[in-house]
Amino acid sequence: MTGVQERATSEGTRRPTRQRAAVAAVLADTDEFRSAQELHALLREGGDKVGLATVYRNLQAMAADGEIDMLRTDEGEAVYRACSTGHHHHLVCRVCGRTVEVEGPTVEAWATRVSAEHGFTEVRHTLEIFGTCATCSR
Amino acid sequence: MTGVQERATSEGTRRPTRQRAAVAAVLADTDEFRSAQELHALLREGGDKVGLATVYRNLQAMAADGEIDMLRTDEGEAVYRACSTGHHHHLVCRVCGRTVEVEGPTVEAWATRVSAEHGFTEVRHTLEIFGTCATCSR
DNA sequence: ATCTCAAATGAGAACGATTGTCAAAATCCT
DNA sequence: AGGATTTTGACAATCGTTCTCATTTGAGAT
Ligand SMILES: [Zn+2]
Ligand SMILES: [Zn+2]
Ligand SMILES: [Zn+2]
Ligand SMILES: [Zn+2]
Repeated sequence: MTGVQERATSEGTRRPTRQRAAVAAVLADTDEFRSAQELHALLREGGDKVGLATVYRNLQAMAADGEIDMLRTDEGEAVYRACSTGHHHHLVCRVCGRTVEVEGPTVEAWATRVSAEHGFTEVRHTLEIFGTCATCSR
Repeated sequence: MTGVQERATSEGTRRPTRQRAAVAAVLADTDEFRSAQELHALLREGGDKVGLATVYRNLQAMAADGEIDMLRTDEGEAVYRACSTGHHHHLVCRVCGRTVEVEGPTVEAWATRVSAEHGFTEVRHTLEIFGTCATCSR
């Protein structure tokens, strides 16, 4: 689950603010992964005044709390998205950005087994699939 | 295979240079993933004078040609390593950096199936497992 | 409502990895 | 050797992200 989500650490210690709500709201409105800067721009368009640094801070906090998912593009840029709860992975269309959340006992088991075989503990994994969705490939 | 390796595109069109050889050599000497900057530093220590930009260019070219593997750390930094050929994944110790190459028909099949089920084509995937190796966990 | 204090914010500077520029050097081909 | 083409290197420029710190805000006590 590394990189894609984190365990809910110190959760309740967070203060509700207008900015945080705005970030959560814009995330709830989009179903594609978005970068911090893109989200910041969307907020401005929507009339919400939120500092860029604040957007970064909130996204990171939310991701750390497992409220949203974060993954890195091929270029290394962090992108965020509101996701269903629980451990899962993503099937992302590299053309339009459409994302499907996928889950698989198969891979989870495989990852666990392989790690154990090599004596690794406290393992987390990242697994993302990129391709062309049906719509875009037509 | 996205992010971890790329198809061998235009290969033979590359000119052999001292710098390229030096980069390849230092990579062959290390068995852990290293960033471009680290490799550049290692080259200097070894007495090889190679420009930083050149190190970046060569690493990217080699990765694009599938000669070496590249993956991104949690912080988004690109790290490279000379790897065995063929499609595989990595089990990386987040403490000492020790890396084990793992392979699995299981995940490959799963990824293919899941992609197909959702109508995705031209799929590539990234899968890295991070944990604590036996040595470091003792 | 007022007071207090720690947490959160914002504006902008600072950072660090990566990329771009362009003239000089190396390689290839004849 | 001579000219065309690629590669290199020093350094400027990008760009995403983080840091700084003065100011604002939320939550709890009074
Ligand atoms: Zn698409
Ligand atoms: Zn998983
Ligand atoms: Zn280790
Ligand atoms: Zn694979």
